[in-house]
Amino acid sequence: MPPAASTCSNPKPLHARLLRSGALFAARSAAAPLAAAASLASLPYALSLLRAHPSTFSYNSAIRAISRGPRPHLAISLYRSMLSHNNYNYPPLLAACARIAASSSSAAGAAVHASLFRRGLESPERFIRASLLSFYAAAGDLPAARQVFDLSPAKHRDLPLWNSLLHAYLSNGLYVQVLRLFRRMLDADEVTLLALLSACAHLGALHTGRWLHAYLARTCCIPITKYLGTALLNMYMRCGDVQSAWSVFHATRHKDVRTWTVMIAGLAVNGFSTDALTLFREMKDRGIHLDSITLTAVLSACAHAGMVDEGRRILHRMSVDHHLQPTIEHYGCAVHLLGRAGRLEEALALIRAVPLKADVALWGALLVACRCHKNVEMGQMVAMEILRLDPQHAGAWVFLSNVYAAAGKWDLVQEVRSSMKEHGIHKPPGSSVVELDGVVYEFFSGDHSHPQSDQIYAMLDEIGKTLSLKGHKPATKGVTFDIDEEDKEVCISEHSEKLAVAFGLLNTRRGDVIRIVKNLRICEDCHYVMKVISEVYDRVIVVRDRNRFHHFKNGSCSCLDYW
DNA sequence: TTAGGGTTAG
Repeated sequence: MPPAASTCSNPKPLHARLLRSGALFAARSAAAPLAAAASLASLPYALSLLRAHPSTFSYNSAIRAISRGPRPHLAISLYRSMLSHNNYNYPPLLAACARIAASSSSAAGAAVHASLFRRGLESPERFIRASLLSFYAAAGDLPAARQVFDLSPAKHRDLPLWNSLLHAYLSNGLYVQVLRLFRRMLDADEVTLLALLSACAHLGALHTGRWLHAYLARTCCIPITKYLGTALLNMYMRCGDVQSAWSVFHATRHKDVRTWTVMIAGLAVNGFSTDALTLFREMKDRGIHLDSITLTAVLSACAHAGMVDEGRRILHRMSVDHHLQPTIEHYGCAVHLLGRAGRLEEALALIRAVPLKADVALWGALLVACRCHKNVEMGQMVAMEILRLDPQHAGAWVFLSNVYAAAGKWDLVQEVRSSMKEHGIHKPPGSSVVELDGVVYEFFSGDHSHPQSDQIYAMLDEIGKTLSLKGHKPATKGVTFDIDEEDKEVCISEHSEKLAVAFGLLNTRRGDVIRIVKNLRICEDCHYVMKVISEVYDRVIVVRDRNRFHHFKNGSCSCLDYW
């Protein structure tokens, strides 16, 4: 990894130091960190420096530093400015191409691959393959990435190549495949573990995540660096195990901005917003540098807990207090914060006042708030606005359909439905996942495919009886403003998380926590039912839905019914 | 001198 060039805004003190000590002339490699720092500060300065101290290593450091910065295409220009090239230039060049491909076009990377091919390097040297594979992964072309791997002779499939493949699947959202690939690997290092932990975090696979943590503890050759510490605590947080996340946080020695940010974001999403803000204050008090993402996490903490004043203050003061301009992400959190707290007009005014182009996510946050607070009029306007920007937006279509259905305007409902069909829009089916002894069980709404299905439905009947004794009536009728909840055609009592919790009750012991990961937002009825089950069956139930965690215990939820 | 830990919203 190159030196901390990205944090060095002025390379001149380093330049002066190297000149004074004579190090710049003593070793060719001494110019490399300086070149990296200089290339981020001023390209002409970097060029003059590189011409005075030319070496592959220095050029590569500069190319890599630029590729990680805000203008990665300049890395290509720098590469072109070199008088001669060699094979060692390919990895940083391809890294730059990967960054460019992720945000705009994969043409540059494809041209590099073509040049490799022309030079007879279609089966390029070992250290180029991993970079090539990563480029295709960043470009979203997983088949091409896979081909780089498959065409490599087995003896050349080294650990970096395997790791690149893991990260290719990871960055394309194929988390289960990441864990499967690992079973075929003979070796693992820090980078492997980073990919595996991230996959577990996305899947909510706590059992596997814990196993990996134990594996790390057993394998003394992989020290728990700040990278692994951060990945570990992210995994625990995203699996709803806040206690373990705290232990890892305290045990991680060299925390950086990402470590703190993961902790703050994790606390927020698990319903511990006050702790998140306390940690944020501690971070500031300790003088730890924070960035735009940290503030996004802090604003999300405010949004999850309805801390309107605090959130508004942070948003308005961020340019003064932290020299950071609010981005669309920050405004998104603020709209969510205001809208969810019922301040719909204020949220709308904010969207209109945002100096950036309002995107679908901003309007989407407001749409969710309109649904929540049953503001039909504004909701309709917002849905139309969203559909103008993105005609494929399923949530907006479903919202309109529900509003028209509630008003009995069946001709309009029909119109919406045929428009949806025309645009090829379908809602994903609701599903819930439970992990039991390392095996993942997935349930869909109204699912009868599980071998224990009869017992599961019998259990649901039993739960239903308890609920009716408590006077509960399932919210199957009335106006529905859901945009993400599961189809109403499927009986509400057969929602996937209810099947999952029944399965959990049947197959775990008293005292075991039942952990469910759901792909959509939990609906109101399921939320209520979970609370009752946690009390009647004396169980802790942790549900991760699309937005956040719900820790159900003794009849109440950590979100305090605010979600 | 190949691979790499973090955020919102939907």
